[in-house]
Amino acid sequence: MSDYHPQDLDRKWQARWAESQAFEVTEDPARPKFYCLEMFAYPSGHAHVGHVRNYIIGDVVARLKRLQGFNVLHPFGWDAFGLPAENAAIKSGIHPETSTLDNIAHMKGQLQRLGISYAWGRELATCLPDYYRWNQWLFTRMFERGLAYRRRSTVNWCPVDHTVLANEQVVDGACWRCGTPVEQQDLEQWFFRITAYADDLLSGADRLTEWPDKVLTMQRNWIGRSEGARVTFALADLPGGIDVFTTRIDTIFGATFVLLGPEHGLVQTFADLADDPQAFREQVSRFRGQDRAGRVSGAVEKEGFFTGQFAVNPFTGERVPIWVANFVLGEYGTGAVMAVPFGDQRDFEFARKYNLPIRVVIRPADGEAPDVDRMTEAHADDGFLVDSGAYTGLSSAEARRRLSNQAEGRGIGEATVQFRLKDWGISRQRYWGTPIPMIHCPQCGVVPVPDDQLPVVLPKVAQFTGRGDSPLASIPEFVNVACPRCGGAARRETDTMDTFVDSSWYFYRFADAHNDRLPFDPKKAAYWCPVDFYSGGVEHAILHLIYSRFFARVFRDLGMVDHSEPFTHLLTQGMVLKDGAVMSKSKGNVVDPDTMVQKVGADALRLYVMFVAPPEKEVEWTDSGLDGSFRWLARVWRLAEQWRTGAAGGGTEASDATRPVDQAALSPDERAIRRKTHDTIRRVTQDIDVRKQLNTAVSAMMELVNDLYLFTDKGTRTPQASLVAREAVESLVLMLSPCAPHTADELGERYGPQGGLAAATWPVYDPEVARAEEVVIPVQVNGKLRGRITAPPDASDAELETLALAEPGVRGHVDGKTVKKVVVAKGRLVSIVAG
RNA sequence: GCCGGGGUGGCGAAACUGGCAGACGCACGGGACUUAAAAUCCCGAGACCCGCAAGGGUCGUGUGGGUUCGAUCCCCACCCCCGGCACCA
Repeated sequence: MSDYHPQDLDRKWQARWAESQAFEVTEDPARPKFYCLEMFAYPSGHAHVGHVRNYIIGDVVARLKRLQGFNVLHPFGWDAFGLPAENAAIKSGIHPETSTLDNIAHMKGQLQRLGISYAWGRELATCLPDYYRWNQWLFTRMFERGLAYRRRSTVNWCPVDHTVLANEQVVDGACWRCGTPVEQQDLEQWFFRITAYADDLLSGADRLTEWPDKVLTMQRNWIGRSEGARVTFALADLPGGIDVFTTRIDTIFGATFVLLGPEHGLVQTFADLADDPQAFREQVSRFRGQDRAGRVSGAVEKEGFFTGQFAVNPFTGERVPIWVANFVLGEYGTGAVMAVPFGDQRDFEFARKYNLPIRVVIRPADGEAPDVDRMTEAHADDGFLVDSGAYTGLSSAEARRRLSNQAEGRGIGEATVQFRLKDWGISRQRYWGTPIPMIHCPQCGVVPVPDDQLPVVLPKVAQFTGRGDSPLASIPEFVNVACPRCGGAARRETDTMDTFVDSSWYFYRFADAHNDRLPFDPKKAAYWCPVDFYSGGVEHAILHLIYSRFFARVFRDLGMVDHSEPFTHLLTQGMVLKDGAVMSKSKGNVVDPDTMVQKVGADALRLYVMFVAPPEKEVEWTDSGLDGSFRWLARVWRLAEQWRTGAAGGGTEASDATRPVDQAALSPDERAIRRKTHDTIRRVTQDIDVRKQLNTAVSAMMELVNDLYLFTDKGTRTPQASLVAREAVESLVLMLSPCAPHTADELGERYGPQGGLAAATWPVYDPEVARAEEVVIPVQVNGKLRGRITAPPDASDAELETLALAEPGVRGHVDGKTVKKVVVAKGRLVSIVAG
């Protein structure tokens, strides 16, 4: 019997796994596949415990599935482009490629020291040309299909990072990365037409039954579908009109004014016609500046001013004033709204403030129309139309249908669907990203780089100054190029792609990581994909996870994959806190996994992270909890070693393991241990495989170990006792192996089953053995627990009732009373009502 | 404001379909072993009350109500915490 030295086991087994390439896989149509994936990592330099929690969770699932006989793909890679490396280069002068590759090497070592079972043969890094050339290839395919396009637009600009941000990357009006308030700039940008898939992405969410509701809700809100109508209000005194989007066309008879956002195209025209164009423009630019500040602070006073122009309400024929209002958003809908102060709180407040007319147009289903003068807020509910011409008396829903049809018939509008989701701006004025494979030719316009000239390799740049435009623009050898179409002098695009492009399809690349003809072979993707189990941080609920769903649809429409949803089961793991805060280098509260591994071994760290709480939950790091996990593993070790060496008695030979256990010959204690063993197999399998509750799986194993210690203490020395203990310990070792693989592999090798765990399969639960011989059933009298009875598990209701009424503790509360009712919950409880 | 998730011992948590609340662990206390300590093994432990004791009783899952033989679980109202969205017409 030897002591538990986890560090030695870590070294031994990690070397052996690497040597045997234990986790490399190829397609095998004869076996069911399982694709287990954790979100790949940004190579920041050092992984802390918060990061590795995710990899541990995924590894437990991967290892379980492998033992269950699945052909498991469990790869890892690096989200290696991005701003921090470039910003660091500006400060330190170290090239991003150097620092990134160094960081990758270090973090890979950290993961290997945790014994995560990755197929390292498929490792990828997005900053390498053999990966990002496929970004370029895909960009070209999207360009050909009109899914990638260029337009001038007002974009979110981060003045610190010197780059454009997607709407999703603007948080509270500030850059998601550095927190600087975002500015607006007009630039020519590349966009991906994700809005073409808005409905598909929304309806697909209904079928993601194994995703957390939280994530689906966030995605649905983000897509923000709303049904309504577009209606044109003609200008009263000028040619043309104003298109508005409304979800409440049923209230159009109450539209007493029109509001333009400060970004609206007509605002300039109206300014030119105004009495004081200068003052007009100053107001507008003040509003445009306010918009940003308002988002940061959350509330800006609603204000506006009259443009001097009027429009015509297409249904009432009235002249209605046109105002500019600071709360109307330029980028949503048409950038203009019809104002119905009766039904919209914002319009109501605006009308009261500027004395604009309010007209009552809806009465509630069960009451009278309100009195305008006594209204203190807008009435937003549906009801029945009043004072609405030919539509008076209709329900809101019916009126919406008829009014939309009428508008369409008259050519002044139509029913439409509006999305909050906008096209994805992907141009970045940075160096450390995928070059956009386009060439600007004065003769031919925008021309894609032909496939046979891909990749457009990112040139080495000597200097990072952090100023000006795209760093690539300052490299003449990169910029100046012959047009692929006419051969004339042309310029390369010098922007790079948003790094979220890289992460939107890397999971397909893992299916065929070394393909040099295509991003991946569709046949290989058809075998491995979609990902069966995907885990990562909830912070990617909208960005990464919606873009990936978009790309899956693009690949689907290119005929390269046969599904729409890339991730079948999603688990969003909670963060690990230290001293109540998220771990971060700047706060100085990071827990370094290497330090912990040196102290207690990889398995104790893995086990602690699993046991401390359910995976989705945030947890607070405690050193004492880690020590507890180490102590428990040592306890398991001693238990197994005792039975192996015969110290506990029995002294079974390995060959005894194959001898079947004769259930009838066992003592009650022995039968109890067998029952516990099989019940534990059931619980652990259910908890890891189905419920993904790793903490209760560990609890179940701890219970088994506690029982085995008591059993061992009783000192039974019969051959049957050894067989039963052997079965229990072997099962335990197998169940432990996803969580604590080094310890389990070592025990497996020492103890059996034959050939160690590499040849083993996940233990199977035998319901017959696990079945209790007798059950203890609580008895309630008038809802209070008054006694317990012992009965066979299949006892009839009548038998249970008789036993219950005979139980002394129960009699004390029933005697002298009338038993009015007895409820028997079979095998669970007897409830007596007496009075 | 809207949407989602929560609130259970000193602490992390469990309770799977409405059926013994607090499994498992941390911290703590007691015992065994030891010259001693550590380690290990065993035992104890929701709160309050009665009892010398064995034991018994009452209360208890954020608050108040409801449904039910029975509620941490279902329903209604409310309080608090966390996360997301937030002038989206």
